[in-house]
Amino acid sequence: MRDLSRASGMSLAGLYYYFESKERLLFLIQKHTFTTVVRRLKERLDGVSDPEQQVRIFILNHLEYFLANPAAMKVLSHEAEALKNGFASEVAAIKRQYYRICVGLLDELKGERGLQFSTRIAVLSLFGMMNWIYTWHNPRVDADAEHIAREMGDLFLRGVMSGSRGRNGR
Amino acid sequence: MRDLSRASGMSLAGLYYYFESKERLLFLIQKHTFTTVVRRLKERLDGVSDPEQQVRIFILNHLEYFLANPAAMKVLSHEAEALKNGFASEVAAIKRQYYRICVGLLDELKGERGLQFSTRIAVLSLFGMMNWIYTWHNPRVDADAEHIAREMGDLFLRGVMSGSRGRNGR
DNA sequence: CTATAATTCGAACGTTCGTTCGAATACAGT
DNA sequence: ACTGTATTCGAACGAACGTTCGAATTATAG
Repeated sequence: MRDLSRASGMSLAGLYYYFESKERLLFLIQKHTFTTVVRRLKERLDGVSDPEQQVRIFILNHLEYFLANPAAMKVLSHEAEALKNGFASEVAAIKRQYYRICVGLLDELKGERGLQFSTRIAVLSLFGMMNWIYTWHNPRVDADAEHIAREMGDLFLRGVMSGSRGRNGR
Repeated sequence: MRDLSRASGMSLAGLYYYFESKERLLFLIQKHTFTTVVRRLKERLDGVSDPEQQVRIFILNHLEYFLANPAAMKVLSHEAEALKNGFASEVAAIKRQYYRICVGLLDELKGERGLQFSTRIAVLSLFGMMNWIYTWHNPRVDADAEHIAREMGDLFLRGVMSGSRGRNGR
């Protein structure tokens, strides 16, 4: 809170006039971020019907926001479990909605092309690839969101699709 | 430190008799973990020459350790940047070595099969898939390390290999 | 049994943290 | 100008944290 006070130019007590507690401020950051990401995703998905294209949009939307707001992303990744019951469940609901959208897209893809793979592990692997980026991306060295999204999209989609008969029946 | 004192049964001051500071203790945890993972990996890689098999071993080795020591993994992921210069660089060296091993395996695979993809992004995506697991894996619901390693290995290797002419030349 | 070293701990120190309080200041409508 | 409301802040409080100190206890060796 003292860091935020210094960075914003408002006194410490002033911050508490607007945000009743540190936890509530963290909650608002998390809520705002996830809500924004989901809203933008829905806008971009509207009108696109090809599941592969939809997954590519999902990845691009996610990475664009992550790379444009690296500080917020560090907060979200680090303080993911820092909220108490009331706040935690509201944020968890938005996250679950986001997760479900991705599951939906992959299940569509699976159905359309007769693929076989564990949707849960595929989705969570994809989230891992995308979220881990906050630990290594350096804007002075690495490509922009669009480029990385294409590369991760290639990697993930080929991984999930190739062969049209996955090896996961075991 | 007070949590560790309570959990270990030794007094707070007693802890400081063995570990001169909290930072040094964190350093020792990080160093021990990464050293152990690298040592086991090298043992398992010894004698295997097929690059695809080697990558599968890399993934299995990583996930087995991660899922067997979830608490240590949470520490490593959360406090990755918490060490000051002296300690940080020694840990960074081990991590770099580990990263380089993975780069080496993928470059071998790439050479052997004439593939085209960005090794850096592939490796970091793989690390993302594997490391993110600490946020979602539930031993009562999810499969064991071997199963998940096979599934992630399928996903990643097909993603990297399929077609033998990647689309990344652009 | 004694003397030296190793181990353990209760109690405290100084700092940082989240938060609150009361007073000061800016602003609004009358 | 006056009154009430909204905003801002310096100063402090209590709790938690990393760390240290000196004394007490236990182990080791001659």
